[in-house]
Amino acid sequence: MTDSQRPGRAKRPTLMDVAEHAGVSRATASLVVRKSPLVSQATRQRVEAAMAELGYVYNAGAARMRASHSRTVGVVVPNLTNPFFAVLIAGMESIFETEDLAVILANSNEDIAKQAGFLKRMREHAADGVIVCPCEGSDRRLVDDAADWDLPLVQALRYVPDTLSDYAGIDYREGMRDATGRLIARGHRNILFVSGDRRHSARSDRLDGFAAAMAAHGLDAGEVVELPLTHQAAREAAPAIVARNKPPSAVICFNDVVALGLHRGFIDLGLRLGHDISLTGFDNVAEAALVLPGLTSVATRPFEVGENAARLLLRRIHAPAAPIERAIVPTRYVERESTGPFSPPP
Amino acid sequence: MTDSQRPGRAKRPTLMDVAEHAGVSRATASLVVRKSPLVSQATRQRVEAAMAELGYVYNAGAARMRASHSRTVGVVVPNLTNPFFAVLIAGMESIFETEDLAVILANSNEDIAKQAGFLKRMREHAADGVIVCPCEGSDRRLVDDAADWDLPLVQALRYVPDTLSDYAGIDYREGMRDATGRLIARGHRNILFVSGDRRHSARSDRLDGFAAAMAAHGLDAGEVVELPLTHQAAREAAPAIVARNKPPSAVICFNDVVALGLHRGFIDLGLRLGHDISLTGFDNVAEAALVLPGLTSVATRPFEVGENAARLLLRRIHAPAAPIERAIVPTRYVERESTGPFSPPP
DNA sequence: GCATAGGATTGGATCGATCCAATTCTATCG
DNA sequence: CGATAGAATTGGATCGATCCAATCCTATGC
Repeated sequence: MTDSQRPGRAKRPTLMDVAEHAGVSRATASLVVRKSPLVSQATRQRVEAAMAELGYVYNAGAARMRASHSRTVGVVVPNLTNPFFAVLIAGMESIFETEDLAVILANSNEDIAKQAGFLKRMREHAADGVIVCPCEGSDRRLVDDAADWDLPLVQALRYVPDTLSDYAGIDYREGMRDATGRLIARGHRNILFVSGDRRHSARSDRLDGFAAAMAAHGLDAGEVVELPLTHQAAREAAPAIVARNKPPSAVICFNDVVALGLHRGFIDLGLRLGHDISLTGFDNVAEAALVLPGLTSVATRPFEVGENAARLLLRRIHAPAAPIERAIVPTRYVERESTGPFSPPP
Repeated sequence: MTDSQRPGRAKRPTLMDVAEHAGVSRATASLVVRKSPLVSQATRQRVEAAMAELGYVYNAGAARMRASHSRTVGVVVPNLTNPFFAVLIAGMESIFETEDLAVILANSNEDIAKQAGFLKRMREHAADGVIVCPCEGSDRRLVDDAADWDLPLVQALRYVPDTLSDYAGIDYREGMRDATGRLIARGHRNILFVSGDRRHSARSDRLDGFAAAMAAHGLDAGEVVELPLTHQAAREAAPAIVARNKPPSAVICFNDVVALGLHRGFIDLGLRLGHDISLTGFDNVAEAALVLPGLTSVATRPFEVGENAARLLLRRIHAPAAPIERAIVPTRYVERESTGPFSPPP
């Protein structure tokens, strides 16, 4: 037997070993690791010393078996490579970390079967709850199943329409309504909405806001252009947009990825942004301030949404019967040069 | 007792229930869930039918207690809000997902105490292994402890110097050497390196590459400017850089965040990039192609690094005594207008 | 027709914590 | 000084799977 096989590897000490070493019972030692107020100061110190001395490591798996909770939560997002979701997760993590909860992360890749598979896995691991940003095509079963399973669930950033669950999101509708209204106030009448090609609430909410602003001024929301959410696709779509039979005087985008792509695409065509055509993005990513001319955008705060989602989940875990809550973060309009003065035409 | 209390909530069925329902023993049912080849086709089908009928959910916690593995891996990164790490994680996740492994994610925030805390938590949850991108200030204890604990560990993107562990990274040194060499070939002699303010191997490797290229041509690497890694800080640092008593004819940056900030900063000063001053970034983020003039950069492939790290960890878990392996992904130089022709001066 | 190989199946012990009801140990009060 | 409330502690049962050694089948060979 070689050393690398480590046949007689010393086993990890158990709570029983700790208890023996400290001269107390298993049960008392257990109370200490759970930070119960029932043990006396002196005993607590003795047990903690024993744990340190033996190099004791808590066995969460064993605990979970008897206890009703697992100190684990699940997070499912549809696209990890999108920095927006990364920040969202960072926000959640910042809350869960302080609660000593382990975060199990999964990437559904906008695939409903994968999403379902992850929820199954979370159940197998007995997650205390899950935060889900529902992938495209999710239906009520997502929420209904979780309820059947007694699995606390919070939707974040997107929601399945007409479902009852806690929700942490962004006021997309109002953000888009406001931004559109400002374009109208500058005299724009022919405004084009350029959207992503994924169908979910974050898209329809924005579209609603856009349509509401247009309708409020008796304008036609017209048709919507759909593009894959990449800089490249947007940049390449610019010529077709200015070649429309009624070319828009302003373009408002689903997000800054699209807007930055168009930004470059319009410049490639020799257009002066803010003069020949106005452009508004959404999200206010860092690059919006860097490009020239600066890109007007609607600032959202994904980190905060993540924090909210985490807090809602913690609340739900501790009070399963509490009333449904929605935490909606407002947006902030950030004006830059890409939306110039524009003289009202008619 | 209200309904919301659900006092007599039906318990989840156990493997025992499944076995009874299928008319086999616990042990056999266990073999079925583990997809063991030892059970006959007929029995397997009977058991699977029973599981479906009862709505059986595997209890990973109970399994982990007896078994030596937990089907769980840990991932620790220093900064989740950095899109670069998000893509790295997406790469890992894509591999672990196919293996049905749950990924526990943690954000150390470049804080060594937090990093240590997470490793402790991973041990408590009996992770089968961990991938760590060591935070600033990590020392050999990270690797040594993991070895003491028999915890398979892979370092990713950064490494603690002189440690023995599997490693998945990027050839920062060669990427930077190459990019610097190309500036020199264009006639630049006075090249400034602008770095981030975090000390880790990803920084020193790049710096090494830069210094090596300079030395190879008998040039002075000079002093290095250090900045916080934000667009804002870089943009604001531009004036000081051109006001140096020996202003550089070219600037090469730690990454594209710094480079894009300087890009705008130099333009604010009325400099023509690629003529008055050349600028090279690192990472080739999407925006490098969008700004005007385009930013020359060195493309890295974080998704692939993530995949590599995951594969290395899987290998290590299955073969703890296998020889140490390093998977280094090469970089690719992407030239754009920010590094113009430049006429060799002397 | 019997021995036997090997595939399929099984019961009992076990992992390491928590839960719970019962017990012991103070300290205070009349 | 005995009663007693409340704090601190404890042993036994238990959670739901896996491991392991033993047993049960069945088909095959001689």
